[in-house]
Amino acid sequence: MLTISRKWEDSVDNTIDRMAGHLIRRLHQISNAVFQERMKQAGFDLTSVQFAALAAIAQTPRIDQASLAAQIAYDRATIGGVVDRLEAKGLVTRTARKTDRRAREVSLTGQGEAVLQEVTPIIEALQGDILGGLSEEERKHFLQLARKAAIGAG
Amino acid sequence: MLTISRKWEDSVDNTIDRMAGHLIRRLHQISNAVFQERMKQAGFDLTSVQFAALAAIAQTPRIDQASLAAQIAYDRATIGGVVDRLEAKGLVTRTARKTDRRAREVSLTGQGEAVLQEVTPIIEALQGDILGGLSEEERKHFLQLARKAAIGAG
DNA sequence: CGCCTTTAGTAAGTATGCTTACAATTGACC
DNA sequence: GGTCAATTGTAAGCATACTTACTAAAGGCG
Repeated sequence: MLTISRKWEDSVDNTIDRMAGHLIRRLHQISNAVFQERMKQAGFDLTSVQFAALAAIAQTPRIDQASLAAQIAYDRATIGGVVDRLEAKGLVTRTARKTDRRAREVSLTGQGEAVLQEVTPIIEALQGDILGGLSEEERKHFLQLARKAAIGAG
Repeated sequence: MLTISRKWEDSVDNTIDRMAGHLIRRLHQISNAVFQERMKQAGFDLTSVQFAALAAIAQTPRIDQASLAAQIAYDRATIGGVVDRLEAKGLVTRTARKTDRRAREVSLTGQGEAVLQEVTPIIEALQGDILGGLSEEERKHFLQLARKAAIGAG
């Protein structure tokens, strides 16, 4: 088990911790760790990427993989693997689109919908823990800045 | 080539973009994309992780892999692979520690030091581009909050 | 209808990142 | 000195994430 420390004493180094990229990487690491821990606790076998995919598919039923990739900002190759695993778990199905045989439409199965329903409140609840070191006010501000930096919407 | 859009029109979805984890993942993605692009431009074959490792080794010469992993917040298995590749590129060497034959000390080679010297200013310069959507003031604030959230130092 | 460009999905390759498990050592304690 | 717990690195396995290259199919155009 990788335990992630947040104590500044562990990073006397000020060269690396000044780097935006390094800080962001650690936030990503913490984010995933929190997600995995909560999912495991709740008895689900689902990664954060798989959840994002499920949510996107629920929002746009029969979405093709390329659009799905664009929606959650992945490349086509990665999404292919993610959908593979979701399909193997019985959470989604793939069907060739009739009007375009290149495209494969992805849809939630009943089980997929059920899992998404059960898991969503857990994810909502864990959002705060990802930024555990911040106050409510700081969290809001951070998210605002992050949103602006990531997708250009302030 | 994965092109990452920052236009809010591309993310009409407000379910996913509200999620801290998702925003952080996209920032991480942007960060790595900027890093890779700049490195390639400058003719270096170095990932952000490899740079972090080089910098940490430079700061603590003859560091063992477990300490190196702790320093930059990775697990031992991952660092093993990173050091493998740095060694294959001739940037670092590994020697068994005399006082503890389990530990393997990692040191920069001359080439490793040279590369680190050349690359460091490039990385310093690209820090701002990672948060390209933010003003100078916002960047500072973001980094402050990120540092507090990630390592507990405000 | 043929030609050409574009697009969707996959395959192969590389690099993170994590977990669990294991061999080799080390150190602490009796 | 011997036993046992802890530690170092690695191996194996899984899941991202990206690139380039390929096949199949669609669409525009003469």
